[in-house]
Amino acid sequence: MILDSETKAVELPEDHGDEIRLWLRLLTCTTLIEGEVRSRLRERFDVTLPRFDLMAQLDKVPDGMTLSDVSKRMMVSNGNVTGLVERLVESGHLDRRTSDEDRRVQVIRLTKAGRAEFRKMAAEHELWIADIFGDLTPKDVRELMRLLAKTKASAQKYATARTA
Amino acid sequence: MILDSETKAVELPEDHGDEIRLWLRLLTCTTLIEGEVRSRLRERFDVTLPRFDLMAQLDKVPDGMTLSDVSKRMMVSNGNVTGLVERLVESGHLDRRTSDEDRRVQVIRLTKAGRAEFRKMAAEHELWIADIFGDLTPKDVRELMRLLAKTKASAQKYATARTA
DNA sequence: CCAAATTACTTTAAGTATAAAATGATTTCG
DNA sequence: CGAAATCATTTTATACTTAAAGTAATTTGG
Repeated sequence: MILDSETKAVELPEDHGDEIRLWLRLLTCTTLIEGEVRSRLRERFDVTLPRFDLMAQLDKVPDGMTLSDVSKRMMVSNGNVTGLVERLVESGHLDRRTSDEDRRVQVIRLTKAGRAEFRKMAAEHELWIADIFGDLTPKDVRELMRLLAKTKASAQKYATARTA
Repeated sequence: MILDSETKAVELPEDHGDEIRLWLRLLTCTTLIEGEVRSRLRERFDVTLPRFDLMAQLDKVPDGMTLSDVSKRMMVSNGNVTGLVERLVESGHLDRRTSDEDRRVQVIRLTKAGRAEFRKMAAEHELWIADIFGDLTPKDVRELMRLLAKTKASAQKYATARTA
């Protein structure tokens, strides 16, 4: 405890340089990898990363998802999903229909062609990622997974502490 | 080595699930934190993250930087910086002038008001980040720094292997 | 020196992204 | 039951972002 000249408790401004540097490094890594994946997807398949990401979400489920589900999973705004889906329906990758039970809900899923296209892209994508992380040992990967899980939990706690 | 029915060497598709999961977790962490910082900046200072980031670059140097420097450091396209700078000059945060030695070059720097404004934001920003990473021990932070440095190096090697 | 290459930046077109307001459908609860 | 609240999505306005093409200034190599 530190006391100032008037003998009242004061907060010393703590140094958070390490956390800032950690955040910047985390951001740098993500930006770097994202940019790499982005240009590869464009070069090889003429597809954008957001479209690939959206298709990846849908590939995980056979019977489609609602727009809200996609929005939550991708952590992007609702309006964003609306536009993305529009273009992917237009290009024949997605199929969209209004739910029978609840007419507010739009269910989207990959078309046959869309799924085939995505699988092809995903297979290559997997190799790129493996190469990008190529210098990490299996132990490094495990450690990173653990520490990022802890980071995610910490950040989520912080985020919900505000909302709630 | 694995041989197929015609006794030719074939590549078994290796499993890169761990790397994919690592990448997705990295992305999730970044998106989560970025979103948090973004909404705080908007709420508290009515400023966008890209503007804050650009000002952060400029705060580090007293005599300004060229647009190209900013573009490289922020890892965004040239055209992107052009637009951002336009708006920040317009709002009085930035000062811009053509270099005397090389008339292609635009040097930008924070105005007095811009720097003061940024310092205020940066001080709070530092606290948010510290809180967001609050559950990590100092050892966790060190380990993450180390592993992310390794990740960054690995990704950079991969990226330049293509460009070169 | 001067044409060709490079560099710094801007512009364009298309797409991605957010926040906030609006719309329409479904639930809830008094 | 029916008004109010909630929910899913769309729309709007604005801003950010990229890739690629364009412009203008500087460097380079023959």
